[in-house]
This record gives sequence, C-alpha cells and structure tokens, in this order.
Amino acid sequence: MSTSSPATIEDVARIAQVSIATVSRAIHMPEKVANSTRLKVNQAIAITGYTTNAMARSLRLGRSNMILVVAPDIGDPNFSNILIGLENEARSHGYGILIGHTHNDPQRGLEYLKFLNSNQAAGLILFTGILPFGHQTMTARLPPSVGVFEPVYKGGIPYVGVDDIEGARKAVDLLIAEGHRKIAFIGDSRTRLAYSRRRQGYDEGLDAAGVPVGERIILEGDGTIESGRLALEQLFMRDTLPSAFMCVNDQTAIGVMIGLSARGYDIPGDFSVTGFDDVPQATFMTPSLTTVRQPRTAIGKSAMALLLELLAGNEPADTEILLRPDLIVRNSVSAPARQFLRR
Amino acid sequence: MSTSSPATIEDVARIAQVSIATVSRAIHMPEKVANSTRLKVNQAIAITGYTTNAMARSLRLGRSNMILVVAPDIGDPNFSNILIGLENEARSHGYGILIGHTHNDPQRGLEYLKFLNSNQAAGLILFTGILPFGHQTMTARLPPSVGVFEPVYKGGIPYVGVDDIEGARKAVDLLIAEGHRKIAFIGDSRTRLAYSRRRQGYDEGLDAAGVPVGERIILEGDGTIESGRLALEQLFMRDTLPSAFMCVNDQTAIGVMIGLSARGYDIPGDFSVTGFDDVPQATFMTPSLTTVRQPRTAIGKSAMALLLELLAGNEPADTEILLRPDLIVRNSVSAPARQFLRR
DNA sequence: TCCAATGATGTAAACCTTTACATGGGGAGT
DNA sequence: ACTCCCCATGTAAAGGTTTACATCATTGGA
Repeated sequence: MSTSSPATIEDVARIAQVSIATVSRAIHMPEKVANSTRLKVNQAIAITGYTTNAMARSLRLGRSNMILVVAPDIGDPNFSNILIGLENEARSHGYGILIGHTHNDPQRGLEYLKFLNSNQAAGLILFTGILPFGHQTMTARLPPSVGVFEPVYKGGIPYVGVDDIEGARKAVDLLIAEGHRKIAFIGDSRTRLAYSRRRQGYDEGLDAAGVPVGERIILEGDGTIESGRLALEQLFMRDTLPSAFMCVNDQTAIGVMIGLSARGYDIPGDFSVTGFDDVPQATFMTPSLTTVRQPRTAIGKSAMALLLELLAGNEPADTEILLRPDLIVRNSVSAPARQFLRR
Repeated sequence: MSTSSPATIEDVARIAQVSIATVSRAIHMPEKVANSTRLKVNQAIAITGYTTNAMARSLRLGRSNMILVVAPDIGDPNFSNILIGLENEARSHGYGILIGHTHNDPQRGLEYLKFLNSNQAAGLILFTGILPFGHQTMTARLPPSVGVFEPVYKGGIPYVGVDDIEGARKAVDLLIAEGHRKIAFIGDSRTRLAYSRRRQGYDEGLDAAGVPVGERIILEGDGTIESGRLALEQLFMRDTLPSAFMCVNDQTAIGVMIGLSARGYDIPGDFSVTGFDDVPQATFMTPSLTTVRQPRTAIGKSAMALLLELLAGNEPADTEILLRPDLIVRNSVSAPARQFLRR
C-alpha cells in the first residue's frame, strides 16, 4: 500500500472524500470543520501516513517553522543546556530548532546567512557576541533575532543572559571575605561584552573593599583553557603574584589550575581560584571549582520566549533580560597563604 | 529601493530583461546561457540582492539540499571535529548541514523523524549507534543514511568509523609490553557495538599474551565520566585489583582517574590507565592520557562522501569503512607497581 | 412561506522555482 | 540559395500547500 512517494494532501482528500481545503482546515483549524468530517480526515491521515510537506507549507506561508541557532563552537560546555531550554520552548509553540556552528570561520557564517536569506529559518538565536557573518555582518538583513549568553555587538538585537556584573561581584566578594586583597582578574577582553562586564564586577568589588587600582592585576584572555594557562605563565614572569585568581570563566580557571598544578602548587592552599559559568566539569576537578552558576536552561527558555514574541510581531518589553546568577561554593577557595597575610 | 519582501527570480528577470527561465539557467547551468546574457543576469542579481528561495527550489526539485546530523549529545567532545569533516565535504557539493540533538529523549527523536518525513532533509548522518526514533525506530522510513563513529543497530545503514578492534589491540599491547598482566577493561557494553568491539580487541590482546580468561576483569559502563567512577568503586570492593585500567573511551578513563586521585593513588606510579578517542581534554589532564586517537575529521569527510554517493543513487562499495587508529602515548602508562611484579 | 444569517465545504489562485518543450535565428554544408 | 541543425531563449506546467472567496444547505425569525 505504501507507495514510493510520500502521501500528499490530495491522497488524504480522496480517501476522506472531501476537498483538499477541508483537509488543510481539519489539520490547522479543527474548530472550523464538522466533527464527522474531522474524523474522516483523521482516519485518512492515519491510513496514508500523511505528513504535511514542510517545504510547500513554508513556501505558501512565506515563512519557515524552523529557528536557527548559531554558535561558534558547539562543543562549548555551556551550549548543551541552553539548547534544552531553547528547544523545549520552541517545540511547545510549533517551532523546530536547527543548529549551526561556525568554528569562527566567516566563510561558514556566510553560509548560514545565505540559509537565512533563503527563508529557511523564521528566526535566529545567536550564541555569540560577535555576529559571525564576516564582511556582511553590518549590512546583513536578519530575521527576528535574540542573543543568548553574550550581548550581541549590533544594535537592535535583544539579549538574554545572566547579570555578569552581579555574578562577578559575588565571586570577588567571597574572595575578599576570605581575606584576599591581591586578586588577579584573568580573561579581560575588550571585544567580548560579557567579559568586560565581569571585569566591571571585579572592579566594583575591589572598589568597595578599598583595594587601590594600582594593586589590581589584570590579564587578557579569550576564555579558552589555553588562554588561562598562558596568562598564568605571564604572571609568573612578573615579580608580584596574587593570592587569588578570579577567572572570567570556568575554562580559563581550568587553564589556571592546570598551570598551578604543573608548578607544584596546592589549590586552595597556595592560591585560590574562582570561575564563572559552572560547567559540568567544575564538579569533577580536583579541587572542585568555586564558580558562578549560569541558569542555562532558564536562559534558553527565556530567550526563545522572547524570540517568539518578536515573531508574533510584538515589540519586546526589554532589550536585555538579565537573570540572577548564583555563587556555587566548592573547594578551590580558602584564606590566603601565609606570605600574603602581612598587614 | 530594497522593498520589504525579498527579491524573486521575476524581479531579476525584469531587470535583466530576460525570462525567468534564463535567470534560473544562468544560475544553475551557466554553460547553457550566452556570456552577454549571463552578465546581465549577474548584474541584476547584484542589484536586487536576490537569493533563490530554498523552499520553492526544494519543493520543485522534490528534495532538500540539507543534510541532517543527529547526535544524542552535542556536547560530546568527539562531535565537534567530526562535524568539521562532515561540513567541509557537504559544502563542497552544495549541501548544507543541520544538527539535531536528542538528549536521548525519544520524543525529541520523533521530532527529527517528522522533520525527515516532511522532506526537509535529503540525507541523514547518525552519530549514534541506536536509532533515536523511539517506538518508530524499526518501521521508520529513512532517507539515505550513514552512521559515524558507531555502527548503527539497524540493517542497511552503512557506517564509517575507526577500526575499534585494532585500536583496542594497540592499547592493550602497550600495557602488555610494559609488563602488565592484570588489566581491567572498563566500559563493556552489550548494546553499543563500538564498545563490544573494543572489548574484543582487549580479549584478543590478552589471548595473544597468554593471559587466561579467568584473570581478566571486565566491568560494564556507558561511556560517561560517571560510569568510569562507578566502575572503579565497584572494583575497590573486590579483593583483587588490576595494575592497569583499559577504558572503553576517554570519558570513562577520566572517571577512573578522578576516582584514583580521590583515593590518593598516583598515576601511573600505582596504576596505569588508557583511554580511547583522544578527546581534547586528554592532553590537559594530569597525567596526560595515553589513548587511541580517532581520525575524527577524516571520519566525517569520509562519511559524508559516502552519503553523497548514496544520494547520487550509487550503491556503496562497502557497508562499513574502517579507518586506522593511532596510539598516542602520553604519561598515564608505565610499568606496573612493585606488588604486581611477582612472577 | 420566505429571507437572512450562519455554518460547512469546495474552487481556484498564489507562493517561487525548475525544466520539458516550443520557438526563432544564424551558420554550415550542399 | 536552400536545408538542416544547433544554440539561446521563451512559454507554461508542475510541485504541495493555504486561504480568500464562492457556493450551498440549514436554521431561525418574520
């Protein structure tokens, strides 16, 4: 019975002995169709195994029911959970999700732009602060879009994430409370807005504690394990060391911890370390990492809800939705080592 | 000039003063169109910013130019690099790639099945040995499909991966060469074909070394960090311990190493550990992990090439393409500790 | 009994492409 | 000079769906 080509709405209509219009209505506006008819149609659908041809539907409607999620690196440990939130919310509104990753290659980014321009996605979720569309970034015509996790460097794209300043503040306040004053900030960045906000939280915390600007140690980084390790190497070539490392994210913290272990130091005995994000690995490390948790699933859900609003044609209430971060205290922080205690 | 709705082929045709058929040909069969005409069309395309509407094109052609890649967990450290290989190959043949992840939720899997059934993808790459379509798994009508990384538990789906038996054999041979005889295999599994093949390599190695079956220690697992840790706990409740742990993959090895560290043991001083996959983390661990490398990008490339063959209507030469794995020797293996050396 | 209104269904156009087939012009061969 | 062929282009149908509009039947009110 099941032929080679998939059943069309016409097959269903023939079997149900109604017109194709009625079949379409029975599916999409069931209240507009008589009960008995609806029944016949449903039976016919079951018999034929019909599913609506999404290409035809999207063509007719002028919009797709898919939402594209673009990330620079799918392997990012934060990505997976955000995705769950995004997907659940999307699915419950009849949208599907597709994932694209750019590997920071503008060429790949342009492919996705083409995908968007050919109307294959109704909306866009950006898991990157920097639009990945190469030289077309500024001129690109985008569908309704929302940034997650990192504010987007282009006007008009709303953003859902965590309150970075508050999160960083919580971390630095813990270190201060433990007695640290020489606290290094690892992973500052001019191009990544989320990172500079975390830096801001760091500064505010030290301001409040009365630590003069001259005593602060700032190192740049890009949030990778490598960059954490690199920053540590640079630091060890200077004369003054901090007693604690406040890292811009967990990956950086992992890099720092690897470097410290390699040099034979004990954490937190010799140095304290904090991260940001609370990636799954943070639990498994030795010592386990004290860090700021991102409510990832909630961020995803909230971002998708916002995007659906945009798709429905509503103006968003806020251009930025910030969720509250929690400090997760584990074992990588303690009071500073003796030599830091003078004064 | 740029109106609200995107330019169609008709806009281009009007500006270029040709028919829409010519425009279509100029784009897709440029050799069939006169140079001067092609020029006019290209100019018109530049002016209008036209991109072909993929939905209309796919509808007409009866097939999409997208390939769906389904993985249970996008965060899998092996996934990212395979994807690069898949994408490069696909792109160079005019196909795009979409990623779906199921989180091992059959409900999600069914969504992707629906996606496939509505013709939105021309082909399917499976990053999972177990088809993720819930109760419809066995009856599902799939487009041309290829498994990567793990053989697929359903007839007729070809598979591209590494030679698991050979890889495992290399690892176990190294341990034997270092003098180990009591070698535990962590992560055996009946349901995951790749894992039972690795187990087979382990057995063959021990057979060759003359280690009797009675002296082998086998523990089950599902390839997660947790399962490695759990297996270790079980092992410590027994009376006999191995001198080396051969783990079914790197994640499992990480779990084992975490457990050993937590108990205060030194690796490789007290116990040797090997993994499989060579995930990025393997380099960063202390000690760095001796493991079997999967040529991930090559696997991806080769799998996509195979899928493109299928899409072109050709029968695949082989139903299984196995690439050669390399043993990467790092610092987690040494000669067995003294107490294992008697005899 | 008739009219109007309501509700259920059908008809047909439109969405944007691709491509088989038709058309027309020009060059080569005789 | 005539035919034939080929090349470049145009015409129109088809692909599967949604929906405005038309149609028809039924019901309630007068």
